[in-house]
Amino acid sequence: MDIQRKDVHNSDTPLLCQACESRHRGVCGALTSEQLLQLSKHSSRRTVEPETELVGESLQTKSYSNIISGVVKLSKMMADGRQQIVGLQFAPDFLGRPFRQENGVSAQAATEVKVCSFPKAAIERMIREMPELEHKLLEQTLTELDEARDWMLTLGRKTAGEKVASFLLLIATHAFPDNESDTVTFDLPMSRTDIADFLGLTMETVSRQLTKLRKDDVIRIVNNRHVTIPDLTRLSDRAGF
Amino acid sequence: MDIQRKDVHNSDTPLLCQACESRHRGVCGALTSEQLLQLSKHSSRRTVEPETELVGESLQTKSYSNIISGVVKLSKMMADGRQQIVGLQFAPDFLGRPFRQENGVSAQAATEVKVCSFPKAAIERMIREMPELEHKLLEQTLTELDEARDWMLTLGRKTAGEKVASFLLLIATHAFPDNESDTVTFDLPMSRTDIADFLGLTMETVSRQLTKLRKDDVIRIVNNRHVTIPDLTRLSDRAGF
DNA sequence: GACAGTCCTTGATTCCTGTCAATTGGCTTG
DNA sequence: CAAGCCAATTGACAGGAATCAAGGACTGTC
Repeated sequence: MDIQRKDVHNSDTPLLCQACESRHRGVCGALTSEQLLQLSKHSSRRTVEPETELVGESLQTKSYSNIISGVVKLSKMMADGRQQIVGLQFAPDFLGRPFRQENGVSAQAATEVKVCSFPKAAIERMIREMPELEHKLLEQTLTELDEARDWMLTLGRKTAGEKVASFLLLIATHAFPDNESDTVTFDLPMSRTDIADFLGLTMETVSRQLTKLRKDDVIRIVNNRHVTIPDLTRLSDRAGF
Repeated sequence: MDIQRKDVHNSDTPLLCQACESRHRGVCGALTSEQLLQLSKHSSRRTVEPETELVGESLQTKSYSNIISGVVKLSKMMADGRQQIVGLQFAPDFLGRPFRQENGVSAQAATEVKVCSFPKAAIERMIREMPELEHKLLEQTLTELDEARDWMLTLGRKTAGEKVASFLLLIATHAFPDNESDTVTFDLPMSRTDIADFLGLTMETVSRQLTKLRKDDVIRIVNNRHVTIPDLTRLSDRAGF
């Protein structure tokens, strides 16, 4: 199968990658046309349903992925079943823990998710050969670490009300990173139970706090999932900033 | 000033680095003798008192450091004064947030701390020139991310008793990474208030939980700081594993 | 359009942790 | 050794979130 094509602007870039929404923003942005071509020979795109397990907790993975669209939740579970979502990943994030077999977290699709997967060996070889790729990975990892630490403050020191507001703010800013206006509308990418597991609360408490925000007209909710935030500043106040 | 010396085994390694406890384990392990020499010309070692501010929250830092000995706490604070410690760093960790002016966390010495500091520009130039250095940084950052996510589970889903046990376990394993026996003795690197800020609790609750562990003979405490753990397995059970 | 199934909301109550306050204990200083 | 100081412990009480338990809303199926 030859997915290469001659093109005035992208003479050697694989077709698959030319059409890729994450082509420039993600780690692939560090690769040359030639490298993309080589990688694309072993890569495969697929679309998965919500709740699909993308990375197992201890099971060693044989591939890495780039998120093309959708939201992926990273979670940890205790022996007795208590669960904590430790991170959300959006396009064009890189999925997988380089240089280690086990990583102690499992990754599941929160929404419908499109990913582009590469064999583990191919990526690890390219990392060794391409300092630029490793640099991109370091940048993303540092950003994830910053976000994890922000969330630790939320988990450790905020009230239930502030936590729920913080979550809505997180989704609002990540779903529309370049939103200009103060009003935002979006669909929540996950259930009340998932939100609770992300905030270290129970489903009931999340529901009560959402109701409170709705009654105070900080948010509007239709169909449990569709949310409108009329004034981001007011939501931000509720989040403890 | 010439700190270079001829030596049969380390012909060109700077004296300062030859005696460095973190020479091989930390990021410096990625450097050649020549590079160490170049870096050592601009590096300086110093010892600071507990509570010394090493990195300001928003203040841009002009230098990076390696921790030679001691414990550094990374913390975030809310506008109203609520505080959360988001990480502890031990030797030979690298201190500082590359590629960004602000990092949103402040770093303070928890114990007496020895650091080796380098000018920001020198390190950033060497990172660009030395893929090995960047690789070491990525490895450390990935480890810190793993640890941050472990702690998120602790903050979000564990009870006060489990949190305090988890903290003791963390210190016990990091203070003596290669401890063989089941019994450990060490000094707590921080106050009850700091422990509370790390666990998302109050000082009083930490104190009560320590008393409970002491009464159950899971730990022994002398002088508020000196702790003995007779059986790590039993402590581990208390931590929720 | 009735039914089941799932997810979410709401209510009543319990319990853990926070808050406020007093006391103890260890360490330093004179 | 007493005084003073700061950190830690302990106690009494209050409050916020968890738990337990119903009830409601939306979706899809037959």
